[in-house]
Amino acid sequence: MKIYTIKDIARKAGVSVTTVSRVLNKRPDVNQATREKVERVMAECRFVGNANARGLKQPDGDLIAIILRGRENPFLNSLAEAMLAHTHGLKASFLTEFVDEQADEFQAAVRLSHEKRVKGFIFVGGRIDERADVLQDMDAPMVFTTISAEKAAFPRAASVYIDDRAMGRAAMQTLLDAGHTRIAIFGGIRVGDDGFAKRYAGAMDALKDAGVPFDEERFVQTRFSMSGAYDTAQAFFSAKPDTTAVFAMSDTIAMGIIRALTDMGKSVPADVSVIGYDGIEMGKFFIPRLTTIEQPVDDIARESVQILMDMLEDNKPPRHIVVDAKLVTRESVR
Amino acid sequence: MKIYTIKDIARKAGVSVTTVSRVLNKRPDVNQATREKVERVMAECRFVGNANARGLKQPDGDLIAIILRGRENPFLNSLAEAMLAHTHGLKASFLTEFVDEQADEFQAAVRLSHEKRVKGFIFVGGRIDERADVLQDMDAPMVFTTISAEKAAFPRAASVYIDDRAMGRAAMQTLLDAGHTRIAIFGGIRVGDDGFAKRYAGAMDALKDAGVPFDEERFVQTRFSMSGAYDTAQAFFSAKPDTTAVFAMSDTIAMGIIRALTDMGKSVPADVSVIGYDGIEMGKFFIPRLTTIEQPVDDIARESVQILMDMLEDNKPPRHIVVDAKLVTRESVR
DNA sequence: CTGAAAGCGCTTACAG
DNA sequence: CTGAAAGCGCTTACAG
Repeated sequence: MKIYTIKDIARKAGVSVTTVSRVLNKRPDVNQATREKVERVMAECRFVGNANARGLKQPDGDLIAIILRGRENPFLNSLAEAMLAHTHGLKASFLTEFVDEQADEFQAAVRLSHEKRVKGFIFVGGRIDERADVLQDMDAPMVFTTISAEKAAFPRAASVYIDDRAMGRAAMQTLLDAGHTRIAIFGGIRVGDDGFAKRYAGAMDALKDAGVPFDEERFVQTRFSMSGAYDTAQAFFSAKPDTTAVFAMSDTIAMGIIRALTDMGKSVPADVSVIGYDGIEMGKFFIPRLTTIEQPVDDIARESVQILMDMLEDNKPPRHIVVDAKLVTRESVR
Repeated sequence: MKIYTIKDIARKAGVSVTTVSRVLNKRPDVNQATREKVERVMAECRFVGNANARGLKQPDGDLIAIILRGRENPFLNSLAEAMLAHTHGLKASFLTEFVDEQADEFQAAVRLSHEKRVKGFIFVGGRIDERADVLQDMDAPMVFTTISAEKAAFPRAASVYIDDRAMGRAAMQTLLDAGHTRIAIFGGIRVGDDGFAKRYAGAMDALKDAGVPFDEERFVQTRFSMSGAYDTAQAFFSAKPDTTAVFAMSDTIAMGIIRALTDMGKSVPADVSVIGYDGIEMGKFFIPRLTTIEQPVDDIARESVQILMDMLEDNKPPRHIVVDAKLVTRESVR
């Protein structure tokens, strides 16, 4: 199958490449008859422009990259998908870039800004740490989602996130209200300033208010995968079998824990209650259905895209938006 | 942040752009001292080449597209991911393209072949029907995975798949061996020549051998999502409550069915047995763990990439490879 | 080992 | 409304 270029089309249609380019880009300044002739030829040849050539000259509106670490995380994936859904009709075009779990998404951003002349970035999930220093001299606007970038030193960094401290508190409060006192927390690193640290801090707030002491050995750091949580949970419950409830910092972790408990002969929620975080689809079908903190995926996605476009096209200043999450009561807590 | 071009680097290093291009492409014919100087300048400027410009001239090894329909399907996703893992060290570069559930992956292939000069295609999942006719005059090699392309009319179409008929039979046999006779089948369209039709045919083989009649009303066509299967299952079991086992043509469907049964007060596998298909990760954690037909994801991925490269680079003829699937007995069948 | 020059397929002032 | 020409950032014969 021959691959036609704009030149071939021009020759066949008896016009100049300039004219073909014009109809290709739907510019108004082309005679109707000419336009139709060119369009006919393009259709016959099934002409599709070469994206490389176009990108070389005209950076195709603006190119925006949605970057997520790990292809496996269902919550992050649903966020990216929702963003793409809010992308139609925009003059900018979007690409989604997955980087390895162990890779550096900020390095990836720097690379993309050169390699593909990406003009704006949305980071889905993750955290801002020293690695982010490479973003210092990048003048492209960026928005961080699910974490706050308010304290970040980058001039053009915006963010959209939920109040993790309040929701961490709400999750813990749910467990407390159900009468639990020997409660474990499974999650990410609890120090620092990211969402996990805040969820932890919120949980501590609730505990403190309730006058319930926290047994430090009941904080368990785990990988954010089902199998990681499964292994960790087995070890933990062998050591601390009198634990009656768990606050899991993601639904994926919650499911791994529940599976482990089930294998150890404990029933959820009859013997142990588990509350998750994120509100992924699977949580509605898992047995038991997950009680969880549901992040407003669509709101986060919409706001992120909006803010980025505002910064990119209207040169508006970065904003930091807190969206409302909510507790969803289902079956895994009693 | 200034974006440097090869020209800037050349000027700063006091050499020609040709030389910069050479060190950029790690060609051997550059004086060591020159190479080091250029590399130093590139590092200082954090130079990264413009992919568009490169792609315009040198089609970057060959570009291969892995196309999958739907971003949500965990089985297809794991296949794509496994393919990418077999991609390192190859001279070709790969991109993965997701098309909408309702979109046409073959149109997408045609578009990609022009737009990005894609030279080879791997279709993950899906089916070959009239829509595929647009591939007729494409001379790029392509491999279809999980379905056979042996009867397809395209000269350069290869395929890698499991013996769906045999495995459909094995799934049904498992249910039969457990003593079930009132068995339902949930899946895709049962006519035609694709994997679903074959699984259905295989199930019929087993039934026939066992002398167990199949009640036509127990064939249920459903969407391949948990929520689709959930709705369908609720309706079905209200109509046919005496059904004691289900062969689900995907694990996702199986989980939707099990959730529905649970909500109807039926226990799996105590009251109803369910066998799935695919062998996705979640099946190992779901409660009950899924008994299923496990597709050899890694084998399929490796063979697919291998065959495509053989066709593309050594101009070998297309092959059609059947890989071994296996029955994995877990907890959902009794 | 190195460089000048042509060209990849497109877009976009500029001139008419 | 239309076209000739320059140029985007790179690669690659070709000549030296």
